[in-house]
Amino acid sequence: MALNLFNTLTRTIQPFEPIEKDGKNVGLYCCGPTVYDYAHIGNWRTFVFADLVRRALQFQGFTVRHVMNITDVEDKIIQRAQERQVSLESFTRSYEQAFLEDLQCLNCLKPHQTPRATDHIAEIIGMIQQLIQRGFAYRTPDGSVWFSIHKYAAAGHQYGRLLPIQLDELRVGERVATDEYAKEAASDFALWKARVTSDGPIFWPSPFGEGRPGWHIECSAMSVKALGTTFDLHLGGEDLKFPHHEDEIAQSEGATGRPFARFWLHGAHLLVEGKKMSKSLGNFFTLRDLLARGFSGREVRCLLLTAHYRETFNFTLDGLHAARSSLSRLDECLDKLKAAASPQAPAISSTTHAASVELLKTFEEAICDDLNISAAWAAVFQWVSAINRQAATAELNPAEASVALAAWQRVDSVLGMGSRPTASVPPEIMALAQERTEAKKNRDFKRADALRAQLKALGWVIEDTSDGIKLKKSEP
RNA sequence: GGCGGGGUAGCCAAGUGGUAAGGCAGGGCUCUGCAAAAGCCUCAUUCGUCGGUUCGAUUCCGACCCUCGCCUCCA
Repeated sequence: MALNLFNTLTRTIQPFEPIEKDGKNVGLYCCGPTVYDYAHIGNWRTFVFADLVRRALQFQGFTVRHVMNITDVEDKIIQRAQERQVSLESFTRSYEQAFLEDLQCLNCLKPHQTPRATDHIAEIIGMIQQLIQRGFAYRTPDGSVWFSIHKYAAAGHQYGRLLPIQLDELRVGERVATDEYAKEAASDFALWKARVTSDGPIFWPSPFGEGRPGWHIECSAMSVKALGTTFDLHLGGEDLKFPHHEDEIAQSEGATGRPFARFWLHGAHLLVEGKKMSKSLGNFFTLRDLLARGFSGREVRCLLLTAHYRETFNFTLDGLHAARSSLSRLDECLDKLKAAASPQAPAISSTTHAASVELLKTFEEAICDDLNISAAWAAVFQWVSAINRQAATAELNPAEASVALAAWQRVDSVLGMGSRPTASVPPEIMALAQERTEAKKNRDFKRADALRAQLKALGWVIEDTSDGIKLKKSEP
Protein backbone atom coordinates (compact mmCIF):
# COMPACT_ATOMS: atom_id res chain seq x y z
CA MET A 1 0.00 0.00 0.00
CA ALA A 2 1.38 3.39 -0.95
CA LEU A 3 1.95 5.96 1.75
CA ASN A 4 0.02 9.04 0.68
CA LEU A 5 1.30 12.35 1.96
CA PHE A 6 0.27 15.95 1.53
CA ASN A 7 3.09 17.67 -0.29
CA THR A 8 3.14 21.41 0.35
CA LEU A 9 4.99 21.83 -2.94
CA THR A 10 2.04 20.56 -4.96
CA ARG A 11 -0.67 21.23 -2.35
CA THR A 12 -2.03 17.79 -3.03
CA ILE A 13 -1.94 14.40 -1.41
CA GLN A 14 0.34 12.18 -3.47
CA PRO A 15 1.77 8.70 -3.08
CA PHE A 16 5.26 8.83 -1.67
CA GLU A 17 7.92 7.45 -3.97
CA PRO A 18 11.59 7.58 -3.15
CA ILE A 19 14.07 9.13 -5.55
CA GLU A 20 15.99 5.88 -5.67
CA LYS A 21 14.09 4.04 -8.36
CA ASP A 22 12.42 0.98 -6.82
CA GLY A 23 14.68 1.62 -3.90
CA LYS A 24 14.16 1.37 -0.21
CA ASN A 25 16.44 4.14 0.98
CA VAL A 26 14.86 7.42 1.94
CA GLY A 27 16.45 10.69 3.07
CA LEU A 28 14.48 12.69 5.59
CA TYR A 29 15.45 16.12 6.87
CA CYS A 30 13.63 17.96 9.61
CA CYS A 31 14.42 21.44 10.81
CA GLY A 32 15.59 20.97 14.36
CA PRO A 33 15.78 23.23 17.35
CA THR A 34 17.45 26.56 17.74
CA VAL A 35 19.11 25.93 21.05
CA TYR A 36 18.62 29.11 23.04
CA ASP A 37 16.11 27.67 25.53
CA TYR A 38 14.22 24.49 26.41
CA ALA A 39 11.93 23.38 23.62
CA HIS A 40 8.25 23.97 24.38
CA ILE A 41 5.30 21.72 23.80
CA GLY A 42 4.58 23.36 20.45
CA ASN A 43 8.07 22.51 19.28
CA TRP A 44 7.53 18.99 20.48
CA ARG A 45 4.44 18.58 18.41
CA THR A 46 6.55 19.14 15.33
CA PHE A 47 9.31 16.79 16.41
CA VAL A 48 6.85 14.06 17.36
CA PHE A 49 5.22 14.60 13.97
CA ALA A 50 8.60 14.16 12.28
CA ASP A 51 9.10 10.99 14.29
CA LEU A 52 5.72 9.74 13.14
CA VAL A 53 6.64 10.35 9.52
CA ARG A 54 9.89 8.46 9.96
CA ARG A 55 8.16 5.55 11.69
CA ALA A 56 5.44 5.44 9.04
CA LEU A 57 8.09 5.24 6.32
CA GLN A 58 9.85 2.44 8.19
CA PHE A 59 6.51 0.71 8.68
CA GLN A 60 6.13 0.75 4.91
CA GLY A 61 9.48 -0.94 4.52
CA PHE A 62 11.73 2.01 3.79
CA THR A 63 15.17 2.42 5.28
CA VAL A 64 15.17 5.98 6.48
CA ARG A 65 18.16 8.23 6.92
CA HIS A 66 16.91 10.88 9.32
CA VAL A 67 18.82 14.13 9.71
CA MET A 68 17.90 16.89 12.12
CA ASN A 69 20.00 19.99 12.43
CA ILE A 70 20.93 21.82 15.60
CA THR A 71 21.00 25.53 14.96
CA ASP A 72 23.56 26.78 17.43
CA VAL A 73 24.36 30.20 16.06
CA GLU A 74 21.67 32.78 15.46
CA ASP A 75 20.67 36.26 16.68
CA LYS A 76 18.83 35.21 19.80
CA ILE A 77 21.50 32.73 20.82
CA ILE A 78 24.23 35.31 20.43
CA GLN A 79 22.26 37.85 22.40
CA ARG A 80 21.62 35.51 25.31
CA ALA A 81 25.09 34.07 25.41
CA GLN A 82 26.45 37.60 25.49
CA GLU A 83 24.04 38.60 28.26
CA ARG A 84 25.12 35.67 30.38
CA GLN A 85 28.74 36.23 29.48
CA VAL A 86 29.28 32.60 28.58
CA SER A 87 30.79 31.17 25.45
CA LEU A 88 28.52 30.27 22.58
CA GLU A 89 29.47 26.65 22.95
CA SER A 90 28.79 26.27 26.65
CA PHE A 91 25.50 28.15 26.25
CA THR A 92 24.19 26.05 23.38
CA ARG A 93 25.49 22.64 24.42
CA SER A 94 23.40 22.49 27.59
CA TYR A 95 20.20 23.17 25.64
CA GLU A 96 21.24 20.75 22.94
CA GLN A 97 21.75 18.09 25.61
CA ALA A 98 18.36 18.88 27.16
CA PHE A 99 16.76 18.69 23.73
CA LEU A 100 18.16 15.23 23.07
CA GLU A 101 17.03 14.04 26.50
CA ASP A 102 13.52 15.35 25.92
CA LEU A 103 13.45 13.73 22.50
CA GLN A 104 14.20 10.40 24.15
CA CYS A 105 11.66 11.03 26.90
CA LEU A 106 9.00 11.37 24.19
CA ASN A 107 10.19 8.10 22.68
CA CYS A 108 11.20 9.74 19.44
CA LEU A 109 13.68 7.68 17.47
CA LYS A 110 17.00 9.42 17.52
CA PRO A 111 17.88 11.00 14.18
CA HIS A 112 20.85 9.31 12.55
CA GLN A 113 22.61 12.63 12.36
CA THR A 114 22.17 15.85 14.32
CA PRO A 115 24.63 18.21 12.64
CA ARG A 116 25.44 21.54 14.25
CA ALA A 117 25.60 24.76 12.26
CA THR A 118 28.87 25.77 13.91
CA ASP A 119 30.48 22.53 12.74
CA HIS A 120 29.57 23.36 9.14
CA ILE A 121 30.85 26.87 8.67
CA ALA A 122 33.09 25.67 5.84
CA GLU A 123 30.17 24.09 3.97
CA ILE A 124 28.10 27.21 4.54
CA ILE A 125 30.86 29.42 3.16
CA GLY A 126 31.24 27.06 0.21
CA MET A 127 27.57 27.32 -0.65
CA ILE A 128 27.64 31.10 -0.39
CA GLN A 129 30.61 31.16 -2.75
CA GLN A 130 28.69 29.03 -5.22
CA LEU A 131 25.79 31.47 -5.01
CA ILE A 132 28.09 34.42 -5.62
CA GLN A 133 29.65 32.64 -8.59
CA ARG A 134 26.27 31.92 -10.08
CA GLY A 135 25.24 35.51 -9.61
CA PHE A 136 22.48 34.97 -7.06
CA ALA A 137 24.31 36.58 -4.18
CA TYR A 138 26.00 39.91 -3.71
CA ARG A 139 28.15 41.58 -1.11
CA THR A 140 27.51 44.87 0.57
CA PRO A 141 30.28 47.22 1.73
CA ASP A 142 29.95 46.21 5.37
CA GLY A 143 30.96 42.66 4.49
CA SER A 144 27.58 40.96 4.51
CA VAL A 145 26.36 38.71 1.72
CA TRP A 146 22.76 38.70 0.54
CA PHE A 147 20.65 36.48 -1.62
CA SER A 148 19.02 38.33 -4.49
CA ILE A 149 15.52 37.08 -5.08
CA HIS A 150 15.19 39.19 -8.23
CA LYS A 151 18.31 37.70 -9.82
CA TYR A 152 17.16 34.24 -8.84
CA ALA A 153 13.75 34.80 -10.40
CA ALA A 154 15.28 36.43 -13.47
CA ALA A 155 17.26 33.24 -14.08
CA GLY A 156 13.98 31.39 -14.44
CA HIS A 157 13.60 30.09 -10.91
CA GLN A 158 10.34 30.33 -9.08
CA TYR A 159 10.37 31.95 -5.67
CA GLY A 160 7.21 31.23 -3.68
CA ARG A 161 6.76 27.52 -4.20
CA LEU A 162 5.38 26.67 -0.78
CA LEU A 163 3.07 29.63 -0.31
CA PRO A 164 1.48 31.78 -3.00
CA ILE A 165 3.69 34.74 -2.19
CA GLN A 166 3.32 37.94 -4.11
CA LEU A 167 6.57 39.68 -3.40
CA ASP A 168 5.28 43.15 -4.13
CA GLU A 169 2.67 42.75 -1.48
CA LEU A 170 5.02 41.48 1.14
CA ARG A 171 5.20 44.04 3.81
CA VAL A 172 8.87 43.52 4.01
CA GLY A 173 10.77 46.24 5.70
CA GLU A 174 8.08 47.25 8.13
CA ARG A 175 10.00 45.79 10.95
CA VAL A 176 13.48 45.78 9.59
CA ALA A 177 15.69 45.39 12.59
CA THR A 178 18.29 48.01 13.29
CA ASP A 179 21.05 45.52 12.64
CA GLU A 180 20.03 45.06 9.03
CA TYR A 181 22.38 46.53 6.51
CA ALA A 182 21.90 48.08 3.13
CA LYS A 183 20.62 45.54 0.66
CA GLU A 184 19.34 45.81 -2.86
CA ALA A 185 15.79 44.71 -2.21
CA ALA A 186 13.82 44.57 1.00
CA SER A 187 12.96 40.92 0.47
CA ASP A 188 16.55 39.82 0.02
CA PHE A 189 17.85 37.80 2.91
CA ALA A 190 21.20 37.42 4.58
CA LEU A 191 23.53 34.57 3.73
CA TRP A 192 26.42 35.95 5.75
CA LYS A 193 26.16 38.61 8.41
CA ALA A 194 29.22 40.78 8.88
CA ARG A 195 30.72 40.88 12.32
CA VAL A 196 29.39 43.65 14.54
CA THR A 197 30.67 44.65 17.96
CA SER A 198 27.58 43.34 19.76
CA ASP A 199 28.44 39.84 18.55
CA GLY A 200 31.45 39.88 20.84
CA PRO A 201 33.75 36.96 20.16
CA ILE A 202 31.19 35.15 18.03
CA PHE A 203 32.41 35.32 14.45
CA TRP A 204 34.26 33.26 11.89
CA PRO A 205 36.74 34.28 9.21
CA SER A 206 35.53 33.98 5.63
CA PRO A 207 36.46 35.18 2.14
CA PHE A 208 33.81 37.88 2.66
CA GLY A 209 35.28 39.03 5.93
CA GLU A 210 34.61 38.09 9.53
CA GLY A 211 31.04 37.31 10.37
CA ARG A 212 28.52 34.52 10.85
CA PRO A 213 25.97 32.63 8.80
CA GLY A 214 22.51 34.00 8.09
CA TRP A 215 19.54 32.10 9.43
CA HIS A 216 18.53 29.89 6.50
CA ILE A 217 21.82 28.84 4.99
CA GLU A 218 22.79 26.27 7.61
CA CYS A 219 19.85 24.03 6.74
CA SER A 220 20.69 24.15 3.05
CA ALA A 221 24.36 23.42 3.62
CA MET A 222 23.81 20.61 6.10
CA SER A 223 20.92 18.87 4.37
CA VAL A 224 22.72 18.86 1.03
CA LYS A 225 25.87 17.58 2.70
CA ALA A 226 24.09 14.81 4.62
CA LEU A 227 21.52 13.73 2.05
CA GLY A 228 22.72 14.97 -1.31
CA THR A 229 21.62 17.83 -3.54
CA THR A 230 18.23 16.25 -4.13
CA PHE A 231 16.61 14.28 -1.37
CA ASP A 232 13.24 12.82 -0.49
CA LEU A 233 11.54 14.65 2.34
CA HIS A 234 11.92 17.89 4.22
CA LEU A 235 9.78 18.57 7.28
CA GLY A 236 9.09 21.40 9.65
CA GLY A 237 6.48 23.49 11.39
CA GLU A 238 4.02 25.38 9.22
CA ASP A 239 5.44 28.73 10.22
CA LEU A 240 8.68 27.77 8.53
CA LYS A 241 7.13 27.58 5.05
CA PHE A 242 7.91 31.20 4.64
CA PRO A 243 10.47 32.55 4.70
CA HIS A 244 12.72 29.80 6.03
CA HIS A 245 11.87 26.89 3.75
CA GLU A 246 11.27 29.09 0.75
CA ASP A 247 14.73 30.56 1.24
CA GLU A 248 16.24 27.13 1.70
CA ILE A 249 14.87 26.09 -1.68
CA ALA A 250 16.15 29.24 -3.32
CA GLN A 251 19.63 28.93 -1.82
CA SER A 252 19.99 25.24 -2.46
CA GLU A 253 18.66 25.18 -5.98
CA GLY A 254 20.50 28.39 -6.73
CA ALA A 255 23.77 26.92 -5.53
CA THR A 256 23.50 23.40 -6.89
CA GLY A 257 21.35 23.99 -9.95
CA ARG A 258 19.50 20.84 -9.00
CA PRO A 259 16.06 20.28 -7.44
CA PHE A 260 16.11 20.32 -3.64
CA ALA A 261 13.68 18.27 -1.50
CA ARG A 262 10.87 16.47 -3.35
CA PHE A 263 8.32 16.25 -0.55
CA TRP A 264 7.68 19.07 1.88
CA LEU A 265 5.57 18.25 4.90
CA HIS A 266 4.46 20.83 7.41
CA GLY A 267 3.01 20.28 10.85
CA ALA A 268 0.32 22.61 12.14
CA HIS A 269 0.66 24.57 15.32
CA LEU A 270 -0.72 23.99 18.75
CA LEU A 271 -3.09 25.92 20.92
CA VAL A 272 -2.73 25.44 24.64
CA GLU A 273 -5.93 25.59 26.66
CA GLY A 274 -7.61 27.10 23.61
CA LYS A 275 -5.17 29.96 23.26
CA LYS A 276 -1.93 30.65 21.56
CA MET A 277 0.87 29.80 23.91
CA SER A 278 2.32 32.73 25.73
CA LYS A 279 4.20 33.15 28.91
CA SER A 280 1.85 35.87 30.14
CA LEU A 281 -1.19 33.61 29.79
CA GLY A 282 0.52 30.93 31.84
CA ASN A 283 -0.08 28.34 29.15
CA PHE A 284 3.50 28.08 28.03
CA PHE A 285 4.78 24.59 28.76
CA THR A 286 8.09 22.94 28.21
CA LEU A 287 8.21 19.16 28.46
CA ARG A 288 9.96 19.60 31.80
CA ASP A 289 7.03 21.66 33.10
CA LEU A 290 4.68 18.81 32.28
CA LEU A 291 6.95 16.19 33.83
CA ALA A 292 7.03 18.33 36.98
CA ARG A 293 3.23 18.14 37.03
CA GLY A 294 3.47 14.38 37.17
CA PHE A 295 2.80 13.51 33.55
CA SER A 296 5.01 11.13 31.65
CA GLY A 297 6.65 11.63 28.28
CA ARG A 298 4.53 8.78 27.02
CA GLU A 299 1.32 10.55 28.03
CA VAL A 300 2.50 13.75 26.38
CA ARG A 301 3.42 11.84 23.22
CA CYS A 302 0.04 10.15 23.22
CA LEU A 303 -1.78 13.46 23.44
CA LEU A 304 0.41 15.02 20.74
CA LEU A 305 -0.51 12.10 18.51
CA THR A 306 -4.24 12.61 19.00
CA ALA A 307 -4.99 14.82 16.06
CA HIS A 308 -4.05 14.99 12.41
CA TYR A 309 -0.74 16.76 11.85
CA ARG A 310 -2.16 19.37 9.50
CA GLU A 311 -4.84 20.53 11.92
CA THR A 312 -4.36 22.97 14.72
CA PHE A 313 -4.59 20.98 17.91
CA ASN A 314 -5.76 22.17 21.29
CA PHE A 315 -3.34 20.85 23.90
CA THR A 316 -4.85 20.88 27.38
CA LEU A 317 -4.14 19.48 30.82
CA ASP A 318 -7.56 17.81 30.65
CA GLY A 319 -6.43 16.22 27.42
CA LEU A 320 -3.38 14.91 29.20
CA HIS A 321 -5.59 13.24 31.79
CA ALA A 322 -7.69 11.74 29.01
CA ALA A 323 -4.52 10.45 27.35
CA ARG A 324 -3.52 8.89 30.65
CA SER A 325 -6.86 7.11 30.97
CA SER A 326 -6.90 5.75 27.47
CA LEU A 327 -3.28 4.60 27.72
CA SER A 328 -4.09 2.81 30.92
CA ARG A 329 -6.97 1.03 29.24
CA LEU A 330 -4.63 0.00 26.45
CA ASP A 331 -2.03 -1.15 28.99
CA GLU A 332 -4.58 -3.30 30.82
CA CYS A 333 -5.42 -5.00 27.58
CA LEU A 334 -1.76 -5.56 26.73
CA ASP A 335 -1.12 -6.98 30.20
CA LYS A 336 -3.85 -9.52 29.62
CA LEU A 337 -2.33 -10.50 26.32
CA LYS A 338 1.12 -10.83 27.82
CA ALA A 339 -0.24 -13.01 30.59
CA ALA A 340 -2.06 -15.21 28.12
CA ALA A 341 0.67 -15.44 25.49
CA SER A 342 2.99 -18.40 25.57
CA PRO A 343 6.61 -17.31 25.57
CA GLN A 344 7.70 -20.76 24.42
CA ALA A 345 5.62 -20.85 21.30
CA PRO A 346 5.18 -17.31 20.10
CA ALA A 347 3.14 -16.40 17.05
CA ILE A 348 2.38 -19.73 15.51
CA SER A 349 2.26 -18.81 11.87
CA SER A 350 -0.80 -20.88 11.14
CA THR A 351 -2.77 -19.14 13.85
CA THR A 352 -4.88 -16.19 12.88
CA HIS A 353 -6.71 -13.79 15.03
CA ALA A 354 -9.53 -12.02 13.24
CA ALA A 355 -9.45 -8.84 15.31
CA SER A 356 -5.68 -8.50 14.86
CA VAL A 357 -5.87 -9.06 11.13
CA GLU A 358 -8.49 -6.34 11.02
CA LEU A 359 -6.32 -4.08 13.19
CA LEU A 360 -3.33 -4.33 10.90
CA LYS A 361 -5.40 -3.73 7.81
CA THR A 362 -7.34 -0.75 9.16
CA PHE A 363 -4.33 0.73 10.85
CA GLU A 364 -2.22 0.61 7.72
CA GLU A 365 -5.00 2.15 5.65
CA ALA A 366 -5.30 4.98 8.15
CA ILE A 367 -1.56 5.68 8.27
CA CYS A 368 -1.26 5.52 4.50
CA ASP A 369 -4.08 8.06 4.23
CA ASP A 370 -1.81 11.02 4.92
CA LEU A 371 -1.12 9.80 8.47
CA ASN A 372 -4.73 9.77 9.65
CA ILE A 373 -3.76 9.18 13.24
CA SER A 374 -7.30 9.53 14.60
CA ALA A 375 -8.52 6.74 12.38
CA ALA A 376 -5.44 4.74 13.38
CA TRP A 377 -6.32 5.08 17.06
CA ALA A 378 -9.92 4.14 16.32
CA ALA A 379 -8.60 0.89 14.84
CA VAL A 380 -6.50 0.32 17.93
CA PHE A 381 -9.39 0.78 20.33
CA GLN A 382 -11.72 -1.37 18.32
CA TRP A 383 -9.09 -4.07 18.65
CA VAL A 384 -8.80 -3.41 22.39
CA SER A 385 -12.54 -3.89 22.76
CA ALA A 386 -12.41 -7.10 20.80
CA ILE A 387 -9.55 -8.47 22.92
CA ASN A 388 -11.30 -7.49 26.12
CA ARG A 389 -14.50 -9.16 25.06
CA GLN A 390 -12.59 -12.29 24.20
CA ALA A 391 -10.64 -12.22 27.45
CA ALA A 392 -13.85 -11.83 29.44
CA THR A 393 -15.23 -15.00 27.91
CA ALA A 394 -11.93 -16.83 28.54
CA GLU A 395 -11.35 -17.69 24.94
CA LEU A 396 -7.93 -16.10 24.61
CA ASN A 397 -5.59 -18.98 23.91
CA PRO A 398 -1.79 -18.61 24.06
CA ALA A 399 -1.27 -18.79 20.32
CA GLU A 400 -3.89 -16.14 19.60
CA ALA A 401 -2.56 -13.91 22.34
CA SER A 402 0.92 -14.18 20.83
CA VAL A 403 -0.38 -13.32 17.41
CA ALA A 404 -2.29 -10.37 18.83
CA LEU A 405 0.80 -9.13 20.62
CA ALA A 406 2.84 -9.40 17.44
CA ALA A 407 0.21 -7.30 15.67
CA TRP A 408 0.36 -4.72 18.41
CA GLN A 409 4.14 -4.54 18.18
CA ARG A 410 3.85 -3.77 14.52
CA VAL A 411 1.28 -1.05 15.19
CA ASP A 412 3.36 0.34 18.01
CA SER A 413 6.40 0.59 15.78
CA VAL A 414 4.49 3.56 14.36
CA LEU A 415 2.75 4.91 17.45
CA GLY A 416 5.76 4.51 19.71
CA MET A 417 3.80 4.16 22.91
CA GLY A 418 6.07 1.47 24.27
CA SER A 419 5.18 -0.27 27.48
CA ARG A 420 3.89 1.09 30.72
CA PRO A 421 6.84 1.46 33.04
CA THR A 422 6.66 -1.42 35.47
CA ALA A 423 6.97 -0.08 38.95
CA SER A 424 8.65 -2.59 41.21
CA VAL A 425 6.65 -3.15 44.34
CA PRO A 426 8.58 -2.25 47.51
CA PRO A 427 8.69 -5.01 50.16
CA GLU A 428 6.69 -3.03 52.73
CA ILE A 429 3.90 -2.52 50.20
CA MET A 430 3.97 -6.20 49.33
CA ALA A 431 3.79 -7.04 53.05
CA LEU A 432 0.70 -4.88 53.52
CA ALA A 433 -0.92 -6.46 50.49
CA GLN A 434 -0.24 -9.93 51.81
CA GLU A 435 -1.65 -8.95 55.16
CA ARG A 436 -4.82 -7.83 53.40
CA THR A 437 -5.05 -11.10 51.54
CA GLU A 438 -4.79 -12.92 54.89
CA ALA A 439 -7.49 -10.70 56.39
CA LYS A 440 -9.72 -11.42 53.41
CA LYS A 441 -9.16 -15.10 53.77
CA ASN A 442 -10.32 -14.81 57.37
CA ARG A 443 -13.29 -12.75 56.16
CA ASP A 444 -12.07 -9.82 58.25
CA PHE A 445 -13.22 -7.33 55.61
CA LYS A 446 -12.99 -4.38 57.91
CA ARG A 447 -9.28 -4.99 58.35
CA ALA A 448 -8.86 -5.79 54.65
CA ASP A 449 -10.49 -2.48 53.65
CA ALA A 450 -8.40 -0.57 56.14
CA LEU A 451 -5.26 -2.06 54.63
CA ARG A 452 -6.47 -1.23 51.16
CA ALA A 453 -7.03 2.36 52.26
CA GLN A 454 -3.58 2.42 53.78
CA LEU A 455 -2.06 1.19 50.54
CA LYS A 456 -3.96 3.81 48.63
CA ALA A 457 -2.59 6.49 50.91
CA LEU A 458 0.88 5.17 50.11
CA GLY A 459 0.14 5.48 46.41
CA TRP A 460 -0.76 1.92 45.52
CA VAL A 461 -4.01 0.51 44.19
CA ILE A 462 -4.77 -3.12 44.89
CA GLU A 463 -6.98 -5.17 42.60
CA ASP A 464 -8.33 -8.66 43.12
CA THR A 465 -8.17 -10.79 40.04
CA SER A 466 -8.83 -14.43 39.37
CA ASP A 467 -5.07 -15.01 39.56
CA GLY A 468 -4.66 -13.24 42.88
CA ILE A 469 -3.91 -9.64 43.68
CA LYS A 470 -2.49 -7.02 41.39
CA LEU A 471 -0.72 -3.92 42.62
CA LYS A 472 -0.60 -0.74 40.59
CA LYS A 473 0.98 2.56 41.37
CA SER A 474 -1.80 5.10 41.53
CA GLU A 475 -1.79 8.35 39.60
CA PRO A 476 -0.04 11.27 41.18
C1' G B 1 -4.90 44.92 3.78
C1' G B 2 -3.12 40.00 1.26
C1' C B 3 -3.19 34.60 1.85
C1' G B 4 -4.61 30.14 4.32
C1' G B 5 -6.82 26.78 8.19
C1' G B 6 -11.09 25.79 11.43
C1' G B 7 -16.26 25.77 13.47
C1' U B 8 -19.10 17.93 14.46
C1' A B 9 -22.03 15.59 21.60
C1' G B 10 -19.84 17.95 28.40
C1' C B 11 -14.39 17.87 26.53
C1' C B 12 -10.89 16.05 22.55
C1' A B 13 -11.36 14.41 17.62
C1' A B 14 -12.30 11.34 12.55
C1' G B 15 -15.50 11.16 8.47
C1' U B 16 -18.98 10.66 4.13
C1' G B 17 -23.71 13.20 -1.55
C1' G B 18 -27.71 8.43 1.23
C1' U B 19 -28.58 9.55 6.84
C1' A B 20 -22.64 10.61 12.24
C1' A B 21 -15.46 6.54 13.78
C1' G B 22 -12.68 6.56 18.17
C1' G B 23 -10.96 8.46 23.06
C1' C B 24 -12.11 10.90 27.80
C1' A B 25 -16.05 12.13 31.04
C1' G B 26 -21.30 10.67 32.48
C1' G B 27 -25.54 6.99 33.37
C1' G B 28 -27.56 1.77 34.01
C1' C B 29 -26.52 -3.43 34.61
C1' U B 30 -23.12 -7.85 35.27
C1' C B 31 -18.93 -9.45 38.06
C1' U B 32 -17.01 -8.45 43.40
C1' G B 33 -17.62 -9.40 50.67
C1' C B 34 -17.09 -4.18 49.07
C1' A B 35 -14.03 -2.19 45.44
C1' A B 36 -10.91 -2.05 41.21
C1' A B 37 -10.36 -3.93 36.45
C1' A B 38 -13.26 -5.87 32.63
C1' G B 39 -17.82 -6.86 29.84
C1' C B 40 -22.75 -5.50 28.02
C1' C B 41 -26.06 -1.44 27.24
C1' U B 42 -26.63 3.87 27.05
C1' C B 43 -24.88 8.85 25.75
C1' A B 44 -25.25 14.17 18.50
C1' U B 45 -32.51 12.89 14.29
C1' U B 46 -27.65 16.11 14.19
C1' C B 47 -22.57 18.40 12.13
C1' G B 48 -21.67 27.72 13.17
C1' U B 49 -26.05 30.67 10.67
C1' C B 50 -29.02 31.60 6.37
C1' G B 51 -30.00 30.52 1.41
C1' G B 52 -29.13 27.43 -3.22
C1' U B 53 -28.23 22.74 -6.20
C1' U B 54 -30.19 17.62 -5.43
C1' C B 55 -34.86 12.42 -4.87
C1' G B 56 -31.52 13.26 -0.75
C1' A B 57 -26.21 17.71 2.14
C1' U B 58 -22.99 17.66 7.84
C1' U B 59 -20.56 16.46 3.15
C1' C B 60 -21.24 20.49 -3.19
C1' C B 61 -22.17 26.09 -4.23
C1' G B 62 -23.03 31.24 -2.33
C1' A B 63 -23.45 34.77 1.56
C1' C B 64 -22.79 35.86 6.53
C1' C B 65 -21.02 35.17 11.73
C1' C B 66 -17.21 33.44 14.91
C1' U B 67 -12.23 31.66 15.56
C1' C B 68 -7.01 30.51 14.66
C1' G B 69 -2.66 31.18 11.87
C1' C B 70 1.02 33.09 8.09
C1' C B 71 2.61 37.68 5.70
C1' U B 72 8.13 39.93 10.95
C1' C B 73 11.84 36.06 15.04
C1' C B 74 8.86 31.63 15.58
C1' A B 75 7.61 24.39 15.64
